[in-house]
Amino acid sequence: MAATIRDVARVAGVGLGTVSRVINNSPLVSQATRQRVLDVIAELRYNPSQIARSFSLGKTLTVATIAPFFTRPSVVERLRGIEAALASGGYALVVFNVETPTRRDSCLRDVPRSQRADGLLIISLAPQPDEVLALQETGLPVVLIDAYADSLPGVTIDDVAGGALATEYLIALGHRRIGFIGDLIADEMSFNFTSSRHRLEGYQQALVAAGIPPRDEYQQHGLHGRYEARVLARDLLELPEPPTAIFAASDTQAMGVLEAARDLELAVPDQLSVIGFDDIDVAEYLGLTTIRQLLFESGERGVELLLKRMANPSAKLEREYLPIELIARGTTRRIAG
Amino acid sequence: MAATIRDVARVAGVGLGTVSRVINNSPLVSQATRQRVLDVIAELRYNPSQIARSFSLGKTLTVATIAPFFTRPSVVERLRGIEAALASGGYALVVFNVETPTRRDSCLRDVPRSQRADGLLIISLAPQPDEVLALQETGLPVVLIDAYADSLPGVTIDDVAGGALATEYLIALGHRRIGFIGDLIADEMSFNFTSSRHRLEGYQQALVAAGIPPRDEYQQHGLHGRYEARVLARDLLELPEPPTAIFAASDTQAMGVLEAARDLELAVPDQLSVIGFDDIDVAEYLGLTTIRQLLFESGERGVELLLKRMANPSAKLEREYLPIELIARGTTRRIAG
DNA sequence: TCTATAATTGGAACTGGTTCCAGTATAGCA
DNA sequence: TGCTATACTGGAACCAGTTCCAATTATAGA
Repeated sequence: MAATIRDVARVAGVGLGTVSRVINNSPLVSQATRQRVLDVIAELRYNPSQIARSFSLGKTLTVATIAPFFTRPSVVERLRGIEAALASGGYALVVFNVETPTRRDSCLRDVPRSQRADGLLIISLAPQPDEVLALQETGLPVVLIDAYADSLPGVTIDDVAGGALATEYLIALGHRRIGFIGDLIADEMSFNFTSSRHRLEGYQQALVAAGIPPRDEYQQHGLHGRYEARVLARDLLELPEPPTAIFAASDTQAMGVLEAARDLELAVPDQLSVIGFDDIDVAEYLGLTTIRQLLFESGERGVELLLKRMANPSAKLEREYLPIELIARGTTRRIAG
Repeated sequence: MAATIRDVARVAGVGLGTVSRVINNSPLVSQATRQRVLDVIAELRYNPSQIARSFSLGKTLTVATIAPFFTRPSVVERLRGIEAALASGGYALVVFNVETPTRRDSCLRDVPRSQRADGLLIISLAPQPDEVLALQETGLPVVLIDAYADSLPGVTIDDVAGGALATEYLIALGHRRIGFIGDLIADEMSFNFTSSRHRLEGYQQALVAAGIPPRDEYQQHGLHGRYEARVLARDLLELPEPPTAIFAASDTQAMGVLEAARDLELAVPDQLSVIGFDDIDVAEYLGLTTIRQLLFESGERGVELLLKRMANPSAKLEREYLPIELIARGTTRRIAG
């Protein structure tokens, strides 16, 4: 079928090694020979087989990424950073999308073992200790993005501090009754998502530090989505003593809160302050106050760490924290004490 | 290093072929032998090398996708459909993101030649005739999604009809001065995007059919983005005789139009009707009237076509048109004749 | 002109699976 | 008991590159 390196060698009247050297731009070929080989390559329309190349080299020039719900805007933006950084390094990106706990487990187990990739990035999913061991056993370099595990390198933010930052801001605006809407606890358990949980921790810490006892009924959890957050927010806002501000663990969920306010004809920010998390693209459009994290950069930095680790697997474990920043926009407002 | 099939064979005291048969669940192995081999596999923590497997089989079990601006909501949704369909077929997905014309050309040229994948999906980029030839020469099965080229199979919608549908709706609501905002013509040329151009055609046809002469100053083009659309819309709305309705070639651009209306304190839909295209996730949130296309399904169907073509490369060329639908929401309104 | 050195070149061995053919063991049957 | 069909099993050959060592040729220097 397709021409192989041997065909090229035969037609050009040179050895196998010479063709290989031409393909790889080795300087150890004379100008004349190189040209002859190149001519034959063009004539036979020869394309080196990536697979054979990978096999021979023991490298795939590919990096795998496991991402939960890769259509979530925050995940997409991280992926974009990953792709950009990989492409500039000549690596291809294989994406595994995870939308069920079963698939989470099978991806975490099988992707590293399949040796399809030279490195692995895991977004937002924290491997359990036994999974970490299994990962390490495969010898595949791994970097976590937006997730943390002992003895694995990673790029994250301090979600607890982020949750506290959002909450402190609301407190500083005079709010005392502050609600929280975060991910479903069952999802947090089965996927081992940690960010919503940590943001909740920060929320609680900030309340306690301000002398405000956290109330259980102010803390709601639901599937990560606009609609679910809308329902939860409606519940919160219909409490006998409703919160005057709501901190949503993501901008997507904050959008649900805004919808709930609209449903109940509550003016934002006059009657309700809303703060989100992530600063995704539409947040600016909506004028949503939020905590900005550097999503694109998290992907880029993750790739840098990974490439470093691939070059030197025994390098010391690096863990990087990206900065977060409060972006005050129009959905939050000071209220009379 | 890692155990190979030969190690397993040696330790288990069986032949190479037997281990291979066990791995591949061939029935031609006795129960006792199978168990012994499985034990040794577990003991040595043996993982078959995907690369070697691919090499030997001549298949990569991978499908490549070339997508422009893969963070655009519409593209993401298509990718999700692709990933879902591929995962259920046991294929992995390699994503190539294209954000410059140079990269468009290099991807279209190099990805098929690299033989990294058993099939290729191309989203929203229409290959030129010479590129089609080059693609066909590689023998790699290709399917286009949201793009059209002679002699390549594909899944698309009828963008001309979509543009007409949107425009006819505005006309039916009594609008006569209807603006259009679409992609930059230079981008259309260099990436060979066609959908915005076709939607413009439909717009013009609908106007002509209704006896309304299209006006050049009502047709604006800019980089695909909210901000750019906002600027263009402001220009349109500040014309001496501004349009009473604007059709944006995508929901993202429609969002920019809404911002422009906000900037100029024009009430939507009372003073300005706005219609978008795609029905992306936020469209519902914004109450945006739009033309819905089945993005997720386009990815799924693209994969189905591709798998069919991979199984039988000489199958007849299939081209599938997905339905479109007008979703009337709150940004459009009838005006007094 | 001869030798030492450098510049090229050829091709065997190797990567780790799959496949297929030939060989062996076992069971069934006359 | 011998013969045959069937069930397993072993391993050479193969996939298409890379690498490295040995061989060859060219060049420089004496």
